[in-house]
Amino acid sequence: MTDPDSGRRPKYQRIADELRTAIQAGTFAPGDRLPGENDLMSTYDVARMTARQALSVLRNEGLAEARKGAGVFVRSFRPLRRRGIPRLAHGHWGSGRSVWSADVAEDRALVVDQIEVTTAPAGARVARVLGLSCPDEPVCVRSRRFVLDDRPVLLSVSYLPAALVEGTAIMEPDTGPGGTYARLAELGRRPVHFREEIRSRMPTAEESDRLALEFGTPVILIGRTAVTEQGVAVELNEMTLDSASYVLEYDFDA
Amino acid sequence: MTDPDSGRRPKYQRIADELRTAIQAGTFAPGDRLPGENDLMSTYDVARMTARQALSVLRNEGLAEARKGAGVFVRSFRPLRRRGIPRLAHGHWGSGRSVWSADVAEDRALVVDQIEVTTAPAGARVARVLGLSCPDEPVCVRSRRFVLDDRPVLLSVSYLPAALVEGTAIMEPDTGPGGTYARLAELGRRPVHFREEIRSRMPTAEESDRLALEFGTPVILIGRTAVTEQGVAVELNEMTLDSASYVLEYDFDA
DNA sequence: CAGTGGTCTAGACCACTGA
DNA sequence: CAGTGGTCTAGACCACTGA
Repeated sequence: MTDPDSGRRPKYQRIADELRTAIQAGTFAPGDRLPGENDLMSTYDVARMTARQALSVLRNEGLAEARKGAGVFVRSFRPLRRRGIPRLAHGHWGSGRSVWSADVAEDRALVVDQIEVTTAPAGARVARVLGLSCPDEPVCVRSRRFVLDDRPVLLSVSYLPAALVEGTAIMEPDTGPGGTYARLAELGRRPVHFREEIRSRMPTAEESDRLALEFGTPVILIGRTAVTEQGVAVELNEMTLDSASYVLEYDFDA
Repeated sequence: MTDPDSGRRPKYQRIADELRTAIQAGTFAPGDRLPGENDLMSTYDVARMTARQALSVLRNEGLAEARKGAGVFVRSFRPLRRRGIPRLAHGHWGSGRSVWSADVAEDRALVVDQIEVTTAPAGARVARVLGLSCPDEPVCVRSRRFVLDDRPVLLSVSYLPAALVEGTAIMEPDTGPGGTYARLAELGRRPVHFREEIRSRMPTAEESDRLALEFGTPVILIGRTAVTEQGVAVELNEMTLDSASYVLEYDFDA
C-alpha cells in the first residue's frame, strides 16, 4: 500500500524514509516517541533485524535516539555558541574571567566535573608543536571534562612544557583567576597569538562514553596552539566537542 | 581463546575491538583489505549478522570502508587545509585570484564540476540573514560542487539579494577574476567583514550521495556571512564539507 | 510485570567485483 | 565464476524501563 515502485530501494530504507518524512513534517516533534521495533515489525510485516536497520538509519543521521527499555525518540538540538576569537581576547581573561565562561549565557553554568593534572613525556606530536628538542621531555598535562546542565559536552587536554610551569598554579587543579593564560602572562609568557585547527569525525568508544554520545553524533576536534610575542608555542590544547551541543563562530575582517 | 573475560561485552564489540587494535598497531595499513564477513564468521564462529555488526562499528568510526563484491578496507585520511582568514583577505581576491585557490597546493586543482545559478524567493532564514524586508524577496542562488582529483569534497550554495546583483557577472556561471567578492566591490559593496559559523552532523541521504561519502563520515557545515563597511550583509554562503577531506584553520591575535 | 530495545543464530537469495 | 558484501527471515533470550 505504501510502495507502488517497491522495486529497487531496500525495505529498511523505505521504512526509514517514511519515518524521516513524518519527522520533518512535524508528525513527530522533538522528544516524541517514534514507532519502535515491535511496531514496525507488525506495521510493515518485517523481521526484527529489518525494523532495527530502519531505525538505525535514523539514529545514524542524528534524527532519532534509542533509550533501552523505553523506546525510540526524536532528538532535539539546541547548541552552545562558542565565539572563537573574542573568548581568547586578552581583555577577557586578563580581567580574571575564565575563557570558558564566554561560551554560555549568564543563566547557565559550564562546570568542570573531572580534572586530572599530571606530568608525562611529551611524545612526538606534542614535542613538535611545542618545539621541544626531544619527545621524552616532560610536559604538564591538564585533562578536564566540562558539563552543562548535567550533560557532558566537551573534553579538553592541555599540554605545557613542564620546565616552564613547574611549581606554579598551572600544575594545580584550580589555576586561579583568568586561568592558565593569566598565569603564563605572570611568567612573562603571555600568549598573544592563537591558531585553531578544526576537524570532525565519528567518536572513538572512549569518547562516546565520556561524552555520553548518541549513535550518529560526530565529535568536533579543536587543536589550539598558543604563541607568545617571541613566536614560542607555550600551550597545545586539544578539545573534543559533542557536535550536537556546539556551534563554533569566527568573526574576522577581510 | 581470545576472551578470558568474555562476560559483559557483546561479541560484535569484542571482534570490532580486535580489528581496531590491529589497525592501530599497523597490522592492517591504510588501503589494506580487512577480514570480511565470511572470514569473521569462521574465525569467530558467529552468524553473518554478528560479523556485519562488528564491521559496521568500524565503518561508523570511519576506520573502514566496504566495497561491495570486493571486501572491507582500511580507510586513509589526507585532508585539505582550509585557512579560514587569509583566504578571504582583500589582498587575495583583490588581486584576481579565487578564494578557493587558497585551499590547495599549487600542484593540485580544486575545480567546479556542477554549477547552477538561479533566482528564487529568499525564504525566512535567508531573508533574516540578508536583512530583507520580506521572505518572498528574490535572491540569486549560486549552487556549486567542488571536486579535487575527481573526488567531490565540497558543496557550496551562495545567496545574494537579486535586486543588487541583477544583470552583473554574479548571475553568470563564471563570475570573472576575483569572483563574487571582486564584483561586489565594483558595485560599491566590498565585503570587509566575515562571520563563519561551523557545525557538524551526519549527512542527509542527498549530501551523502552528492559527496560520495562513506558510511561513518560526518559533514562539516560552514555558514558564512559577508558584511560591508556600512554593516550590511551582502552574501550568505552555506558550505557542506566532506569531513574526511578537510582541516579548517583559524589564526588570530589575543 | 508487560513492553522495550539489544544481541544473536542459522539459514536464504541477490547484485556486484575481479581474476 | 568463485567470492564478496547487502538484504532479509523467523525465531530466541537478555537486561532494562516505567507504570
